[in-house]
Amino acid sequence: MLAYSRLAYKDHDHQRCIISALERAKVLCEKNNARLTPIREIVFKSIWSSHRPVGAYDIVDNLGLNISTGKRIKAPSVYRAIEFLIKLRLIHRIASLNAYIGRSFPEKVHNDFFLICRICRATAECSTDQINNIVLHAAARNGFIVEQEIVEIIGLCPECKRKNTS
Amino acid sequence: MLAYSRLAYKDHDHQRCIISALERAKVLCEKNNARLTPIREIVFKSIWSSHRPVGAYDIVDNLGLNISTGKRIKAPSVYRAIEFLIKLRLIHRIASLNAYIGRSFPEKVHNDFFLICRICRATAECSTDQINNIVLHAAARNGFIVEQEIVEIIGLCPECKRKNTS
DNA sequence: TTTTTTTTGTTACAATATAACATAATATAA
DNA sequence: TTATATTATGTTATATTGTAACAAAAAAAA
Repeated sequence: MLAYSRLAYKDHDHQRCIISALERAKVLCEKNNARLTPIREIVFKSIWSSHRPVGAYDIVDNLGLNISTGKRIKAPSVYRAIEFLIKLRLIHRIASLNAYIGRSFPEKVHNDFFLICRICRATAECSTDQINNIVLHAAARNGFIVEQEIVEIIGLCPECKRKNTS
Repeated sequence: MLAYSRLAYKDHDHQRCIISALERAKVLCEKNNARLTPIREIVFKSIWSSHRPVGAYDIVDNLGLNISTGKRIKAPSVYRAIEFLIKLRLIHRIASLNAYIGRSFPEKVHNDFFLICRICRATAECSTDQINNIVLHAAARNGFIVEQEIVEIIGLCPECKRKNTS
């Protein structure tokens, strides 16, 4: 079975994506006794501002000033928030881009992969256990214990394909 | 069908790995009218010095001095050699580690994945088109054109597993 | 040879990420 | 509630990875 976050490549009301992601985040934090502090929340929203992976320093730049202190939020604070969100599986690090993207299926465990457009960077998340099965099979043959799967597919999204062939 | 570079986790005569990798590299360069210059060759050998991914600056440090000029080979030269070797598919970049590893199946096209030990970094290359098929299927449904597949599996190799359970 | 192309040298710097320590805020125990 | 412990954030400095830009050298092609 394959699930998709299809919206990535389509026009849609992205506010709804953000709102529902934030809702899921709050529930998940509650469940894990984790605190979604103001900084963590704005970092999360900043990452969810599009369906494209966002760099840590883009977040630093976008974040502006801390609401309470009025001072600029610096890299370590952003990286800490990112670490927190990754641990809760709310966001995902795209290793090939050194960037971060919101996860659509935070409940599921290491069965997702990403279709990343080389040109516009629009990224769709896919969730399947088929890849997991193959990997586990190969790993077993090697006596290898799988802990984490990084699957990033680079290519052309429908929109950029259209533009580049017309 | 699944192929493995099984040696990664086993004791073996690694000199033979290096020699045969270099042999393949020379053949492939010849075939592509590409020049395996002295720098490119030592970078290649440096990467093949183990079955672990090697960082670019590790290479810089290991390389020492240029044979002809007697001066230190610097980062840009190493990165250029890396770029050359990747283009020829002789080595592979492990995105999650910012490191590079020799490829065992340079002829095959984007159907390989890596089992990387979290502790000792020993890395086995696996070659299969099964993952490719799943990815292509998911991509097709999304109207996405696949160009490159990054599949990195992190976990525990047999040796480190043994050490950590005894 | 002369010209063109490819490769390497060199300097400087951009981009990404973290260490280390201080302070503040929150939760827990007394 | 107050004291203590834990967690989160601020701040400075720096480590790590990767590239831009231009000069020089080497190799290939004309």
